[in-house]
Amino acid sequence: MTTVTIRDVARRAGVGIATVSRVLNNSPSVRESTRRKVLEAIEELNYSPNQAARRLSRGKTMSIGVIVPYFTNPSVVKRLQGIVSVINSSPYDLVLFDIEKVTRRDVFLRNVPRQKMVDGLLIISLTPTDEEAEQFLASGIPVVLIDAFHPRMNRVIVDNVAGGYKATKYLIELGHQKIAYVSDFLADPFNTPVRDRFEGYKKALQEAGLIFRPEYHLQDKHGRLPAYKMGKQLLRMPDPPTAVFAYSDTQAIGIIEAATENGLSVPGDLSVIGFDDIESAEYLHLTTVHQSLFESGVEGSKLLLTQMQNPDAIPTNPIEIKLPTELVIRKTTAPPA
Amino acid sequence: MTTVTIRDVARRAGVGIATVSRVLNNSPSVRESTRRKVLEAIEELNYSPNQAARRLSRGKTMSIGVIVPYFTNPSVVKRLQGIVSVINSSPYDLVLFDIEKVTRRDVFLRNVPRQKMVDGLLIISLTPTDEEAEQFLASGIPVVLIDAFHPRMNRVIVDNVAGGYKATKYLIELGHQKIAYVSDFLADPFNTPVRDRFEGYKKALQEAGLIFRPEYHLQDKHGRLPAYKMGKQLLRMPDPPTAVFAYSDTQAIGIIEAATENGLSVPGDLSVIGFDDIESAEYLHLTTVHQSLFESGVEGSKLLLTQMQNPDAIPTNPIEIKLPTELVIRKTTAPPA
DNA sequence: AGTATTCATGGAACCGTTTCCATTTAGTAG
DNA sequence: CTACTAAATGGAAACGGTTCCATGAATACT
Repeated sequence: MTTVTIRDVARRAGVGIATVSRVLNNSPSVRESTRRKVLEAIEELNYSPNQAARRLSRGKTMSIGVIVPYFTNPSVVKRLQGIVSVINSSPYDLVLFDIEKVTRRDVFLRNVPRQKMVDGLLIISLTPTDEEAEQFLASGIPVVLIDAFHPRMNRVIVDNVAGGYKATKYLIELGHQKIAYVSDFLADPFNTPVRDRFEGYKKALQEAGLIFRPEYHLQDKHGRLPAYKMGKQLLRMPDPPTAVFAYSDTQAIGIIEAATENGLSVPGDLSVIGFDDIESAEYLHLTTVHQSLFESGVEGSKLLLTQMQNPDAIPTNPIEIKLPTELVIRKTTAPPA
Repeated sequence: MTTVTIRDVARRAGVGIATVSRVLNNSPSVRESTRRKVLEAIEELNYSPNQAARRLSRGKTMSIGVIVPYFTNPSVVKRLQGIVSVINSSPYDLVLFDIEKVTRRDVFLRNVPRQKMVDGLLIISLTPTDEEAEQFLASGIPVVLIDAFHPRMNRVIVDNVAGGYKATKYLIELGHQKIAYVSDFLADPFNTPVRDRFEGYKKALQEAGLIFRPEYHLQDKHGRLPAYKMGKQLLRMPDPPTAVFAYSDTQAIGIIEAATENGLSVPGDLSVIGFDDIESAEYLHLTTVHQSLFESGVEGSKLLLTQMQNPDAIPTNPIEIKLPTELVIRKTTAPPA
């Protein structure tokens, strides 16, 4: 209960505090016999160094922050799992900041680096503004974006344009002409992927000589339920689509539920393709665009760790790791009836 | 880049450092005019207090640790989401410790409390030994177990015996007599729920006058694939079961895959019931025993926070919150053929 | 044996806060 | 206007480590 400090250990071992500190930090310049004495004293007193003090005096926190939007989102979780797998075998602790409300966003993005709470920062699926990026750069703390882009920051990204293109093109090749795109709000300034996949979608349409029908693009906040409602809305249309490209697997699932509930068979009456390839996608035999969620976390963490080891090199050219997407054909897509 | 400290602010504002500190901590005894001066200086210098120093000086870390086994496990993730939702709106940071290997277990359970890295600790699905419990109690740091039990520690638990009983009884009521139990390793000393659900299973059998057939109990490490293999094994038996109670939904999914691959229909030829009611369970129409995963995290966090507010009260009688289970009947169970 | 050189060690300053305690200032009453 | 009390403020000592620098001991070399 009463805290035992480095001084107690020093007294007990009959040495100076500096020596104890050296033992704690595996300094080579401690005679073996004294090292043993110190270790004994540590053992006897059941001593363990106070982290806060260490951090203050070293100027390092030995922890890495992860800023995450909507921790309930399965694709975010998967990325985080990748991060955890890497950080776990490093000496760093992982501090998790979840942003549920947009207001909290500023708080974290501004305060976390300023308060020197972490030695490095990973930001998942949140695109920083130029001003925010400026702040990060100025703070000097290494940052890596995962699934987000800023020209001046290190990042691990996915070619969402290509992914959206692949998905749409595949539907077109199956023979579909009336293809809807169901997504998060396109205008969200911090969600670049929505727009990129949309762009890929439009590109594929155009290449095939199909015109983009604005009424086939529905947007709402993310989630299965909103997607379900959008699905219902699509199916109510006088000239409903025969295929839906959903921004995420979660939304694709909502669409399928809407279709099923309306007595339509998937893929018989409606083809549905998702994006992400989350765990459930496999169970549900969902055709989707696979992206390496777990790997994105792994790569991002590795990149961050190397950046942290070379504090000198503030690279003028930020590093970009681009992960591929891959079409995974399962059982929710088929030629139109 | 150069760190601006409280002294810089004090000098700039023409006040003492103590006053700046008071402003930072919203002390009421600061005249409004000086407060304004200080805030101005803070603004001008773009100052933000150093966390490490605060922590050392206050003796509090303002962070809560969460120790998690196998962060990839969906039920664990769901609990963690509940935790995050509560901690997020508290002033505490969340530090995540993932335990993938048993060896790491000791490291965390011993070091985290000793090093004063956190002000409070949540432990998910890990049953501490008596010795470990002793250490926690001695360390004086508030701890709450979630989905784990120790008589001397605060905890949020699920009535796993009742859950296993409900599941099995339901299968029996459907007319099944040959009911298998597929689970994690029963002997894992830190996984109490496996044994509890097993107990409920046996109790239901016994009550119905059915004898427990040891060959109907298969165990392996957790995961969909191992469960898939166990499913195959069950179906190869000369007298295979007509129903399977799986320790988890993840495992139930593996069983279903094995059955489907063998050309059996679920629930026509084989009934399968899971446990947990994870997200995918709904998509897959899996009959299962619902437990409030998210809520367990919420309740555990709340309990911890109240414990932390009453540091005096080291309750002689630890608090136990018991969450109910509920049978959710979907489409993977039916009377035997 | 004496001096130079290396190695081990201890003391003290420092990291940037909070907070106790003493002091100054303001406010109130006589 | 003075005396007294209450409020505001500043200085300095913690908090518990790390690390620079000086010192003493041990080893090596001539």
